[in-house]
Amino acid sequence: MDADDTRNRVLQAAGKIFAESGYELGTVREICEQAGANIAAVNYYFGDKKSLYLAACVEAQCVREGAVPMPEWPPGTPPAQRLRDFIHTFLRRLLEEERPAWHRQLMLREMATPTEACSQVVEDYIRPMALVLRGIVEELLPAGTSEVDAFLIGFSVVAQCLFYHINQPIASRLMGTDEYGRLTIDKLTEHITRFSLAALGYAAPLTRPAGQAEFVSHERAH
Amino acid sequence: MDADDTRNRVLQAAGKIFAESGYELGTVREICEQAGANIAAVNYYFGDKKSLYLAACVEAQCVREGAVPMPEWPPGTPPAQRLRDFIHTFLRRLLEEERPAWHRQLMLREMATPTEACSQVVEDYIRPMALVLRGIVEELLPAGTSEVDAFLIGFSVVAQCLFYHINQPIASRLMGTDEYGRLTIDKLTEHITRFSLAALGYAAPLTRPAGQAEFVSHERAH
DNA sequence: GCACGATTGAAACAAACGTTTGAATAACTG
DNA sequence: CAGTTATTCAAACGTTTGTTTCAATCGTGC
Repeated sequence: MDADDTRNRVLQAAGKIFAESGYELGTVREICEQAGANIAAVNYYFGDKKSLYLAACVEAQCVREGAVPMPEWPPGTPPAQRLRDFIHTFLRRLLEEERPAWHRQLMLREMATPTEACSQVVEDYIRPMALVLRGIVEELLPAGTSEVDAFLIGFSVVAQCLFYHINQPIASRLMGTDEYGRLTIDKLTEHITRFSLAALGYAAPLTRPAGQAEFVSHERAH
Repeated sequence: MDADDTRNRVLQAAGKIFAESGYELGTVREICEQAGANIAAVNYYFGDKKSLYLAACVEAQCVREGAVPMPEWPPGTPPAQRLRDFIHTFLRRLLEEERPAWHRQLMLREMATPTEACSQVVEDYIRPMALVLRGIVEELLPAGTSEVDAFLIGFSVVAQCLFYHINQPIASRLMGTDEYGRLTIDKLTEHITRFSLAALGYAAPLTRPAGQAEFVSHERAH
């Protein structure tokens, strides 16, 4: 029996069960049963339940980041385009179905109700993206924009993406399950990008036909 | 000993503890100890723990709605102004400190990680606001706007408000605790209103000085 | 004051949980 | 092959939890 195999089986089962049921309701016995391992394996390989949970969160973060990497833009890429790509990437990380599904679901749980154990993991997940977005926003804004306003604008963009991740049950209910289920990542990307760029003056407002010049030529007061 | 008093003491203690610790970690023993009641009181007054939780959620919803009522607008109030008031009210419900604090915190928990027991309570909390917002958005949009787009626009507005409710720990960390702590509900109202109205063409984009005509005269294609 | 229903309290129950223990088994190395 | 280390297992431990039980006490109405 391969040691890495047992450890990994427990970790995968743990991720799945913690993602479905959360930390408290997910039990060590259930995890080990599903992993085909003895209950003492948790103590042997991870030390205790809490450390197993942390290991699962770290695994989820690594896999998710690796599966949907942040794009690399050639120099001179307009910030509006980079914003679109950022939103698309972020939405893919948040919403894209993957097999197995637990990585995304576990990160969702951790973001919705943070545990002390994984606050650093979540921050490691979020901060690189926050830095990318910050760079984009700074290029979109005129010089002299306050730091607070820049943050608020970034939050407004991120909030729209997170909404479909965190509030999916409520949104689905308000909109109707069928209609909501037809929303695609591309559709949401287009909407959020346009809403945000319009707010910043880089796209026509949503009350104007989208066929009009979508990217408004915009001179920056440098 | 007044029966309503014991029942109410248990309910208040439960709300507080469920808000702080969640359903699983909040124990019947701790609740009864804090309420100065015997453990059998839960079965006697509420039936079981789950029903006690439901009663606490219902209480939180009623109190919260009562404390921050949705405004009533005189006929002819411009939709942009109504949107501002809506956002302000919503933010107050989400963010405004109140004593005791558990009503808001419990609704936050329920919205972040919905339980089966309270999905109807949350919907009862959200749906009236969704209807108000929908009315406002429909007046802001040109005739012929698809229902899906109207929903997405409403979600974009709501998402920005919810962000400061649900993602407060992360946002605080990215922005710095001091800076974040200085954000007021009025400041957020101004930002979210302007971002949203600019996206819809009713305000100058955020890249233009706010001093310019803040409410853009807007003719609707009716 | 009495009867009845409401309320409260202490003790107990049964189940579940994370963790530990120590022996058995398997794997590895010289 | 023997010794050592690694891994696995079943049983047990101690604690906690929601719930139940039933008697005692309290409150109310006639």
